[in-house]
Amino acid sequence: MDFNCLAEKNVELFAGLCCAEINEMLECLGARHSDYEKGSYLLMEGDSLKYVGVVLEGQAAVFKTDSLGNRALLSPVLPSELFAEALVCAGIKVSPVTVEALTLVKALLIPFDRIMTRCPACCSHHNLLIRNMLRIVAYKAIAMSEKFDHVAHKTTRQKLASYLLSCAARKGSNRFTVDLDRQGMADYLCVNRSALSRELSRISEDGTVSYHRSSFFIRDPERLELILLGEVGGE
Amino acid sequence: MDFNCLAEKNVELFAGLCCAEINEMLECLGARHSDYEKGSYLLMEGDSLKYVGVVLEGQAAVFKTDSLGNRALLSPVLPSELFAEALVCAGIKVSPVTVEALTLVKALLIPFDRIMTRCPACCSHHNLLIRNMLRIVAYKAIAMSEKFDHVAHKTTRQKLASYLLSCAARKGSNRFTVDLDRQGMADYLCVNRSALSRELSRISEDGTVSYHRSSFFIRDPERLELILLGEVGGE
DNA sequence: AATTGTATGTTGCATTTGCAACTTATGAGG
DNA sequence: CCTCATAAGTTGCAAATGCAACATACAATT
Repeated sequence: MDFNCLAEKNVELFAGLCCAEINEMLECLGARHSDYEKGSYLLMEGDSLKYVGVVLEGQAAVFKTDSLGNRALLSPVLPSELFAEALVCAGIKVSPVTVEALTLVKALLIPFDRIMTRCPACCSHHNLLIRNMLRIVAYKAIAMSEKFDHVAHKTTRQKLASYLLSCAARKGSNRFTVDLDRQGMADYLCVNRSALSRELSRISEDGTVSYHRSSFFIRDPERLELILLGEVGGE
Repeated sequence: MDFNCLAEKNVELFAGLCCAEINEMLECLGARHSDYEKGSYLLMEGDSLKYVGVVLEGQAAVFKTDSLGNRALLSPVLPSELFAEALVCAGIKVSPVTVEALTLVKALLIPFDRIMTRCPACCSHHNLLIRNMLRIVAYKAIAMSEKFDHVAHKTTRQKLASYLLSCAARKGSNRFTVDLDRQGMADYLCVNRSALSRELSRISEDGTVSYHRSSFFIRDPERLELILLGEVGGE
């Protein structure tokens, strides 16, 4: 079988494996490539969950449909990212979500039971695959809980403080840039964009933080901590 | 080694294994039991992460300390639950959290690398352990994303609608009870308790939902869907 | 440099929220 | 039945928010 290794090489699920090893393993796993036209479905609500999916090329998106037929976008799936992996790993049998191809998508479908059941014969690297899978799922859980930490605060002001402090902590410096634009930051924090801008202005006016576009500088970290705790309002 | 199997038996990490198998495996994994006095630490911020912890008896809690020394409770850890497992599985080497014993705690510490590296000699059930671990971590991720779905909505009204609809969906009926009290529900949705009561009153007045304490009945699911989407305000 | 499109900042306003204080309901013990 | 403690509902109010409309800043292209 001839797998396009350029695409597979960046997939974190295969981290630590070289092309030859990936190809060997994919064959052993019974993975199959599949192409999807724009607008077609990689997975539909109600489908039985048997595969972990990997988007190799193109872009897809995860949707949930409510009982009135409205679709809510849950998350995009970019090249080299997995989909349905948390559901499958959690042992959920029937998909509660739909995954739609937003462009032409080349995907890889890997039978989950083949991932979890070891093949003593061929795959010396099977351990690594399982470990990678566990790391990916665990990492997603941690990223979500971090995001949750921010959004759980009651006021926009506190959410913003929480977010900026975590950015600074990640960077290890009070001077940092963020990779989201204002609208993206507002979406991430689940608040209104203009309300976010308003709060940014306020903490800038009182000298707590300087910023310009996506560049930030926390002048007074302690005050920002107090804001996070809700002990300082917008005077 | 003499493990108290009454405690271990309820641990989901060991689901599918009988006492003898659990004991055999724990020995093989080099797991060790440890007791902690009330107020002592099962894990401290900055500790290197090498073990997956299981609380067998007693109660612990996960805290995060900010730079001003304030501690924020992240989550409780009840008997038979794991702690630090997502961090370890994600490959994080240094703990960002502290786990404190709220009572006398009996815990089990399992070296993570022994879980992930197979021991061909003794443990025929090692596969199951890894699969259980993956399922636990994946399930936590899904539970968190569900909670996030509710909290991500902008108004208390929408958060409430989202929560009630998901309860009904889980139960498969528009009549259900919730296992949280009002304060618990407010905490879960990250809103103020009285504001939550206020919204409950409103959707009760207009006939969308009937409730008494923890018993709910969704009279008009379609209207509740509209509220969820923000298309119906509180008239 | 002018143009154009987009991102960001600003502001007024109606609504919602958190909060505090209070009332009412419920259930457990005496 | 009464008392008490706790949970839940109610309400007034100041503050925060979403929203819409608009102003300004920035970047890319010509």
